[in-house]
Amino acid sequence: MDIKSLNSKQQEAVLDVGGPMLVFAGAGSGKTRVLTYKIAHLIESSGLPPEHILAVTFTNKAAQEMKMRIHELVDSNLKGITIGTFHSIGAMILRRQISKIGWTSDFTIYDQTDAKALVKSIIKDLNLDLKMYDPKSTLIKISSSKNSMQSPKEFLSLASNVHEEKIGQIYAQYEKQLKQNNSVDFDDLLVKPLVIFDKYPEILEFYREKFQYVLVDEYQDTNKPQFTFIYQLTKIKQDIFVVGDDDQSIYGWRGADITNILNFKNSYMNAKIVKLEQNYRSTKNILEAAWSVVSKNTNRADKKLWTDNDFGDKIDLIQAYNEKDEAHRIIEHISNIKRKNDVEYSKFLILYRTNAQSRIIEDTLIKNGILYTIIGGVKFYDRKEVKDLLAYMRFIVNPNDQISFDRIINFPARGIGKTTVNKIYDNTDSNNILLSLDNLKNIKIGKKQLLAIENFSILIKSYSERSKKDSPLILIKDLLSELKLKEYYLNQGTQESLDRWANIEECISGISDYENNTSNPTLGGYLEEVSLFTDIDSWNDDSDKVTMMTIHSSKGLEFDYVYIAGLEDGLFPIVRLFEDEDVEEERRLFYVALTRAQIAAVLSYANSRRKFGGEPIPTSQSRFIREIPENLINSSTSIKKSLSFNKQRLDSNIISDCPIKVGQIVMHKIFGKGKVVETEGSAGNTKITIMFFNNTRKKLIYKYANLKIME
DNA sequence: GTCAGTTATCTTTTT
DNA sequence: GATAACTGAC
Repeated sequence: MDIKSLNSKQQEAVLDVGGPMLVFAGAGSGKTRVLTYKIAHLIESSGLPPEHILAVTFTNKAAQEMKMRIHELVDSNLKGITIGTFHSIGAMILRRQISKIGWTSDFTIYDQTDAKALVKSIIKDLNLDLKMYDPKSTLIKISSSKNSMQSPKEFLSLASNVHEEKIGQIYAQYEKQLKQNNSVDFDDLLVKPLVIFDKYPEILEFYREKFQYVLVDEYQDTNKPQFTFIYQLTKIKQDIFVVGDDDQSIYGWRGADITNILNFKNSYMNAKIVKLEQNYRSTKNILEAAWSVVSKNTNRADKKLWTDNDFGDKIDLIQAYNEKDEAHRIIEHISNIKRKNDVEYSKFLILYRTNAQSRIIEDTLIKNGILYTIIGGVKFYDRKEVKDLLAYMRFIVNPNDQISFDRIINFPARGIGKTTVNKIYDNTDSNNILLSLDNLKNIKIGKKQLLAIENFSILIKSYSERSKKDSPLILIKDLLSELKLKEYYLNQGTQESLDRWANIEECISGISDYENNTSNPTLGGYLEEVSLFTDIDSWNDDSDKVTMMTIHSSKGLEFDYVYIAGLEDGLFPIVRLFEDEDVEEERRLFYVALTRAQIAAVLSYANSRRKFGGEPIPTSQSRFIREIPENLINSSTSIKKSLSFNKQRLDSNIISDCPIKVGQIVMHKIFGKGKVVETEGSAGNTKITIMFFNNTRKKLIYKYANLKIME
């Protein structure tokens, strides 16, 4: 291990062993190197056995990479070292310990879709209106309550109106049913280990003994349960090493608490703090632009990145007529650079704030014959056909899992509809649904249905028996042919059904991969891996493709050329009801986006954009663009070209008079009714500020807005 | 109970 | 412009 390749600050972070340390590691400052060298140093020089080390990363991919890199540094066997995400480590602990609190180790991990389905069925059971209590926002409330470690009881005691009270009841029922289903959600993976630690001090003691040195990456994005988990493990010996950058804290909406890093010393009073401020990634111009924006935030630790790298090119700004034009111009820009500098497509990254923006860019790439990969968006394991297949596996492993049972009892169709399923539920008092299927003789169910249920029960039982000895791959292949799913999809003959079958096949090859890489493969093991898996974990940058993803997914990555699309107020930064509230986090997000770039960054925005495929809505350039000093931005030909293009389009659409006056009530196709509070300018270009009755305030341009005067 | 065709709603961001 | 939810004919 060659420690001299590190700069003095990095060396300090690596060599100073024992006691709490916080490393502020700015973008591109060699954070990953410090972490891997630190772990290597702990093993090699301090003689700490790998099995006593716990390292927490943000993605599974980062965990794998870290393991590989440490391997390159040390000779000793790394077997026994624990590196993973908070969620995977939580799952690992629960598999061993959850029987203490009433689940079995075969528990199922529910993703958002499953959790939403459960919430929805509870809302229906409680006879509540699905419009007033929509499953999605209810789940968000439950989740944030869980993440602040609040029980349903505590939630209920704080409820100040009927609506909140009902949500509390839904929450209570949700927890109860999760247990009945022998299932946990993502939040439980963090919270349940803490519950166990609390109830069984000897278990906490066991893990304190096991994880003697704890290292955490991306510490700025830890939430309350994650902090508590780490604190519980380390508060006695205080051997904790955390790395992060408050300027890159972008998960506040998920409960991440930036004060965990800003006030690290409150919890670990003797903490040493090291700041890594030299950036090795980006040009001076990119860094300066990123700094000029993020330094507008008030809630941040004092520090500034610097670099020995060149100034580099100025930042290009693309102004487009609409989202289609934007996609076109971005791709044109990519082609120009590729031609000029003779670089591969894999050097390019296109970033956006929302997944919905990817489609139009995707279409344009296809039209131009450019290969691309998209990270995120509609997840592979969230597709209906894949979820259906997984539901079979889950139910085979965990016959309490009602959500999976609901998915598969009538897929493929076997004549068991809603009515029959409800009769089954009404008739049973067992949580084991498979067992309850054996006791249906006394209730009124049609002969045909009864036979179908019997066959279903036999099917599941036989696979559940086989799963104890057969390999998952053989099991699933047999199951698929028994269900005749290939015929089911291929006989439909549509492109969609062909795609669906292709996805099933991809799933099969995934199972095969899993078997080849696991020493003792089981169905349950496969399901666990899959439930904690994300797109980025399987991504590799070897192929010559343009990469696209949201800014959130891009954290920790670097590319030569980075495009940030959709820089419009309302889209990036996205603003909620009344502005400013979360602009600081949006600004950090913009900072993350810019600092991904090594050689050049390109910003783009459109003058109008369609939302949900509707009418184009006029947009205005993001405040973030204005926060960058002009001398760092290239105001080159692309703007002029774009303006003339605009003009052509607009000339054919001249409106000489604007009849809208302040105080009028107007109707907008998307936003509904609202009151005009201000007008600026004249004729077709009049900007009209409207306070809509749904509490959004919008500034619209008359000739685009298509407003109807109501009174 | 099933299936095809229609309609409502949706968009932050993810482990 | 995609997907879940609903409707009506068989």
